[in-house]
Amino acid sequence: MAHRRREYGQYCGLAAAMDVIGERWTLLIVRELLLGPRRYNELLEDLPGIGTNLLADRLRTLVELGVLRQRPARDGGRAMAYELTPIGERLRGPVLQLAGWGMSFLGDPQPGATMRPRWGFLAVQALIDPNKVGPVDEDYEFRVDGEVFHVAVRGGRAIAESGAAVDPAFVATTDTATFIQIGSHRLTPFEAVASGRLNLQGERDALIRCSTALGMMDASPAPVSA
Amino acid sequence: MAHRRREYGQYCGLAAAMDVIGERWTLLIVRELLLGPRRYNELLEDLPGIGTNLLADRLRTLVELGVLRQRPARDGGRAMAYELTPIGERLRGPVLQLAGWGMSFLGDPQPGATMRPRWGFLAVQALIDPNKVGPVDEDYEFRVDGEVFHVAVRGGRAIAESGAAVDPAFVATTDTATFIQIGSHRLTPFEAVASGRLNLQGERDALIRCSTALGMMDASPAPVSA
DNA sequence: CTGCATCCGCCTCGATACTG
DNA sequence: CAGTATCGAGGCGGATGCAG
Repeated sequence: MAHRRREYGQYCGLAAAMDVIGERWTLLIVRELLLGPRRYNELLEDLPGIGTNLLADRLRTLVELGVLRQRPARDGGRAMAYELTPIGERLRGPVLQLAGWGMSFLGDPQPGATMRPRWGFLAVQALIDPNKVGPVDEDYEFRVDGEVFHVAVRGGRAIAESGAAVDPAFVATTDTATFIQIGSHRLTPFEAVASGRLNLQGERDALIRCSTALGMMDASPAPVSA
Repeated sequence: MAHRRREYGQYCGLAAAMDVIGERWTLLIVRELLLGPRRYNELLEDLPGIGTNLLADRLRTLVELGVLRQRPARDGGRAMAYELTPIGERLRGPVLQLAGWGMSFLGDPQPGATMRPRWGFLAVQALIDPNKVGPVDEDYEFRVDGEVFHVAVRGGRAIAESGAAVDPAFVATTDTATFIQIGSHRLTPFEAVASGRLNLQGERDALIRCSTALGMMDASPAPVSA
């Protein structure tokens, strides 16, 4: 059964947004769909602890509100996948900004915590500072625990895409934990290389340009103490 | 009593953010504090329906996590006010983006809905598109249901501030509902003026520059049907 | 097997009453 | 004014059932 959503009753953009995506798990569902269409059971796998009824309820509500829609899954068959509508896609900016903010609160990985390479991909998108992207045309490839994605810089704009780059200026290979720790400024790329957790192959200058675009060359803001 | 917060247990920036500001009412508290320090009872007044125990609990948690802090209230006395820490202040971007997204979902004001001029102020901040701010130096003043604030454009950057402008290029006077409806593209400034709900006084060119900066000159994206 | 719906115990929420 | 204590209602999480 669909439940009646609790609403704030305020004539305000933020309150309206929270009425739509403010419930528990909702924004994490959007996060997964920002990486492409996803089937019900895949989402269930991506979000340990959600409970099948809640996922079904959230998906139904988001479809009703026009944030998501269903379409035939790519792998053929009669299976359906959920994907973002244009309205849902417009959540990319807010979600990435929130992710960037939240990375300050990431401590060391806890034993029980789930970790996925997918989230490293999102972390890269969140870290890209459009104002710091240089006027070059080149690609940077990342291999995180077996998943591959890249950042393509074209005409001063950087876009993160899944899959390998065609002719990457460098290739960075690492694991999810190290990757996210670098993104959250808890670890410098230098330290990660020194400890053998990060492998870099390619042009040195491109590495510096990429680090700058990702905000890794600033004086590191002290991580938040929990 | 402080309650034990439910957490997602995912090593991901967004999940970490939601662990901090994902509970009900939390982001609306941040919204109020984005407009300056605020006392306990003021927040209670700003957020009808929150319940005093929840507010106390949220404030305590946010202070513990370093998002808020307490300081002596401006009006003297031994009263305390809550304000954002630098970490909390970094939520401005994400919150404004979410507010901009949520405005698409605002229908006509419902009878029971609360409306505050403060939120119109936030709507303006959310609407400013840095890429569309012209290379001029001028101020635009807004008077919404008695509250006054202005947008200051300096060197291609626009900043929204409370209070009157020194020498505004134009002054817009309206009510909260009209203001937010314009911001959510449910009403054009032209229609609002024609129906007498919006009064504009000042330079015509500045008006166009301001409308452009606030994204009012685009083809209006159709409002979302609920 | 996928894609949910149902049931149940617990915890969060919201409202009211109370205190320094 | 600034919270704390209490309690009913309901959202949440986990287990299980079930149809296509």
